[in-house]
Amino acid sequence: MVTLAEVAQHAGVSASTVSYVLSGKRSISATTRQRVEQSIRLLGYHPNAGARALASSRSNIIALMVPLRTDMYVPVMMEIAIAVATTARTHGYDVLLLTGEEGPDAVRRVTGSGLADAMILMDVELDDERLPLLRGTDQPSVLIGLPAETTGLTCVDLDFRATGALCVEHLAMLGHRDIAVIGEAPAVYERHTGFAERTLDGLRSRARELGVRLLHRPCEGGYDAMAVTLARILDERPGTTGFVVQNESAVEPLLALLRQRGRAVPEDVSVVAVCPEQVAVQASVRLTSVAIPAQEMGRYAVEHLVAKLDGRGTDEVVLIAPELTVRASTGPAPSGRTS
Amino acid sequence: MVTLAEVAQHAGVSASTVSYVLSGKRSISATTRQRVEQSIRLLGYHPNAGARALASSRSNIIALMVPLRTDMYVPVMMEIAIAVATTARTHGYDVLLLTGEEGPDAVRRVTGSGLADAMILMDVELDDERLPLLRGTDQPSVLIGLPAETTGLTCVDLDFRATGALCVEHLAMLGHRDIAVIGEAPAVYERHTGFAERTLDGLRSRARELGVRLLHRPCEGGYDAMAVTLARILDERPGTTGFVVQNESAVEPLLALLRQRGRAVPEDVSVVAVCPEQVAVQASVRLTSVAIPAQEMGRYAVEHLVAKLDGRGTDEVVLIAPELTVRASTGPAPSGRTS
DNA sequence: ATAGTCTGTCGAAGCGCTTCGACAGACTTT
DNA sequence: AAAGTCTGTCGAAGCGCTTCGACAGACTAT
Repeated sequence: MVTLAEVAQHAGVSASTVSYVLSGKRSISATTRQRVEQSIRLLGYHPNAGARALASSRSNIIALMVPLRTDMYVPVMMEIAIAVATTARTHGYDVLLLTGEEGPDAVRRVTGSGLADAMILMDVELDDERLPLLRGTDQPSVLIGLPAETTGLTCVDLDFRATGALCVEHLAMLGHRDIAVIGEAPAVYERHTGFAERTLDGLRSRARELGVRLLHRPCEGGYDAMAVTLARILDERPGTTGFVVQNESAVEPLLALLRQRGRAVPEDVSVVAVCPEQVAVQASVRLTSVAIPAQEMGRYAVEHLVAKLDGRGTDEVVLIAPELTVRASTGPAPSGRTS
Repeated sequence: MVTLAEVAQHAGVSASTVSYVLSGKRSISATTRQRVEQSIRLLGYHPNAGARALASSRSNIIALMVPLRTDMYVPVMMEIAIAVATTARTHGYDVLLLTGEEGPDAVRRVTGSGLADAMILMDVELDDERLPLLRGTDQPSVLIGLPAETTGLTCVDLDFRATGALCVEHLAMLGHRDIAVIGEAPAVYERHTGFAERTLDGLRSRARELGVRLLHRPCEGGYDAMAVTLARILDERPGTTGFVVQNESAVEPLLALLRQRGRAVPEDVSVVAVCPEQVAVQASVRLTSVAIPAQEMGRYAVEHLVAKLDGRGTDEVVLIAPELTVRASTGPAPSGRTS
């Protein structure tokens, strides 16, 4: 392993000079800099991460806590994770992957050990156990998702309330009067994951304002669960012509089931999904959807953290405005026959 | 930040004693150990990661390189990543998330800086640029996937050749004589990703042995691409009654399209998928499938690395035997009408 | 010319831990 | 009773880097 000292000797300067060349924290003459840089290249020098972390109390690592569950939103999680990793690298940071398994202890461990300089938390619950710890440390953090109480925290998320409103609006505008919402799995609501409840809020209040009827049913993903849920919905509200689907693993099953029942999309029934773009365009009917801006959230989270670590930036809550893209799964409500 | 020295002082022992209590590398009397452990708890001490890494030249971090592309096998990748992170924690390791973006440089950086003690590489190509670097370092590594040349490397993977053979066998046994293979996206083959080619090998050679006809067509995921691919296949081989699907994002579209053409699964047509269990059971028809043992691979990779880091363990290639689970998507070939 | 200001470089201290050799004391063995 | 062996603990060195204060030399303003 090549060390700083060896580079210094090779370049005929002192160790501190090499360090300053590397960090740019003091001015160095052009000739010296070049000599040092050449030595670094020649010797194939890489600064030792541990030593650097010890001396500077900066690890240049951002911790990313992903949910342990692989049952929901997998593509979104993955996309966020990759956006985080990629963005972090462009700022000279690496990413430590933590699973939710350790829970609050992970936060303690990371902040206590100086393993990471900052944290990004995904899958935040409304009243998350980790929040008091975050507030109690001076380590910067960003939540992807919105807890109940955000004071002293930085959060990014899609504005799910507006998303819900937007979906209802779109369907209402097309004349749909009876709308069913295929929600996330019951467990997601029990856990009080913010986004699910906020979407529902948005859906409900806009539905009330616009005078459309709304039926919300949680649904596990998969074909069988969707079949049961759909049967119940059509039983209870036979006149349903609009669907809002939040659980992406229910999308394709729903389309298949509707087809099976002879209900054409979008002629008889309209479907709006809240899902990543890719899912929307790859579905068997190109879906009118509100995209979940996974990449954008990941990138924002990292950039905010970097700013904070550089002494810039403040706590704030950023809600990304939803955008509804009209594709082939929504159309005017069939005239007359709505209940 | 609480330091070792403070713990030592609090417990009335020397710093080295505390260190030995922590590492267990020398025997410590029960009473001293207890006193130290109590002080650690009381003060909320966490060893500083950087200092530890510097002094011991061990970071207790395992690097995981995931593919940058989010276009293929997302659930599998995610499942592996989570299995890796979880398993690593049980052995006292953390996981650093690297994307393929940096390519070989990432390997250089990690080994050079001592950021991680070992690496796990996913999405290995047959002739991967990173392999020479891995061979040239003494840092342990495990590949998830199989390159062309494995000497000096440790690899885990599903035995895709056997998987291909198994799928053909199952269909042949049921009387299917004309089998179509829905492969991965063309780009995957162009990249020479090992698993795709090996599966194909297994399919072809077993098909030859059993005297069944095989038609292989690469296919991008999604409904539209699948529609085109299916049309071509049925055009060329109208008597096709068996399908093997490797691209999981083609599964649901295929089922929808077959239904649409009035071909019932499994009465008229049988479908075998190579995909994670979850996808198989959640599909609109419960799929006969060979599961991709994502968790098992992730766990194995970590455990092998830990063994190597502990001075045990050797280089070897482990191919996990495929298991075909019969579900509702395969049945006897329709009698008489096969071409 | 003198004092004052930059610029570029160096030396040394120290970050918090691990680990090696030393060694005191208790306990065997002859 | 002397020599040898363990066991448990300590002190000190050192891991490779950052950073602070010092300072020589060049330059500017008076």
